[in-house]
Amino acid sequence: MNVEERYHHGDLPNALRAAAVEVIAEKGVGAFSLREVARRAGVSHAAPAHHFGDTRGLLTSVAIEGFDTLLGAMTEAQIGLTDPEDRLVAVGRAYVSVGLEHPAHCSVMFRKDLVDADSDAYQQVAVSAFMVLEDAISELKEQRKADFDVSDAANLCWATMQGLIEIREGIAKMAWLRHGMEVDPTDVDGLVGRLIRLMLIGLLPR
Amino acid sequence: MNVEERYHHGDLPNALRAAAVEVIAEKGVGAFSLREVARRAGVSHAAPAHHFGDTRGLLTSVAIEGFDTLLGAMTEAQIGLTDPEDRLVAVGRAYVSVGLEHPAHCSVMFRKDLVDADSDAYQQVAVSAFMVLEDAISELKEQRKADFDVSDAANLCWATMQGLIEIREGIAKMAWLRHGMEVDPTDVDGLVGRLIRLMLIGLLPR
DNA sequence: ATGTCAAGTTGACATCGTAAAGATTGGAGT
DNA sequence: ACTCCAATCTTTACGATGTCAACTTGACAT
Repeated sequence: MNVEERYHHGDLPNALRAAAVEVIAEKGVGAFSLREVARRAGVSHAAPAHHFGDTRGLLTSVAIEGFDTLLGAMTEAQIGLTDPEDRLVAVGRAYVSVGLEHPAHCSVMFRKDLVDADSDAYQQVAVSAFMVLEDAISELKEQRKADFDVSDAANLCWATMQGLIEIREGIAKMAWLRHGMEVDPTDVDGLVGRLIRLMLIGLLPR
Repeated sequence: MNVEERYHHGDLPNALRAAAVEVIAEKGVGAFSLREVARRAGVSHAAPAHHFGDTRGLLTSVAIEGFDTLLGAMTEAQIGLTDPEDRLVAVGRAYVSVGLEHPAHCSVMFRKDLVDADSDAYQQVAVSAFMVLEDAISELKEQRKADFDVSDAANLCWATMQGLIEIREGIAKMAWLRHGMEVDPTDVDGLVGRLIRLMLIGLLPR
């Protein structure tokens, strides 16, 4: 019997989550609809509610998946790197890369109006991801004997990366509007690397 | 004759925009609905379409209003300040302050899925606001004879501030989850000031 | 076989955006 | 003063959406 004909789907939650990501990636989170998702998964319009409760439940699940891959990418990016500065840059690049490779997830992760950010699962994975960044910064601080507040610095980096993801197209367009020059929207590594090092070194000369 | 009974409202566009901001502020942009806005303005559910075309039109109008007050606040914040560093910090504070005092506007300004970011009016005011920041940074660079790319630095600052606004509650909550300490969510000046100076000075010791 | 429970379906309802057509008004031209 | 027009707002209507309640199907333990 074909999967699409079975009454019991087998792994509907994952199928629904995947369909949701697909829809968001194609039409944006604004055009997202539970019924559309159900249609793509080949189930009835009310099936999603059984597994996720409501729209918010499904989107929360997507957000958690996003934090999970973010956590994985940031952790993995540090492998083999010993210099704390390199590690921090790698973490930053990983963050933004995830944001750009998984825009659907990313467009939902911080949307407290769409997601249940108070749920334990959400908080747990979000904090885990944040701690990776904080650890990288903490190591940098110790090795360089710098004196800044680790929390502040982590917040600074996190906010910067998140903002970068959010206004990236805006940045490219602004550059074009102001200076008539094209910015390669795929050259994220270049931009992010420069910005992170700029943040490390500071804007003021010594 | 009472305003609410008149067939011709007199200034419906502004009334609708105000109602829209009210709704978003109360229930979030997710729960926003044209009909609700019309209800609050005391007009029929189809009235908004006449002035704004559709949902996107009304929200674009809100976003433009947001950029406008942002532009004003950033410009005004610099008055009387001569030291470029102070000016930059002031601009940054102004940005985040606007974001926190007008969360409704801010939650819409960069939402390209909800807003017509290609419209001339939008681009014009957005670029104007960005240039205020860029100018402040440019002056700082010249005075201090620093060497960094002004565009990069402006992007860095813009992204940071935007990210800060977006994940602010997240930051407070994370601090609480990780270290069990409360962060005063109203102490934005403190946080932003610290972060901007941190960005100026850099994370690495000299 | 039987009971039980999770997984999906079906049908219904209120709400939404928006398109089309009708009603109301103010004002410009004569 | 009168007409007529264009802008403003209302009414009506349609398809789509989220969610609820009642129902059916299937699997599994006893």
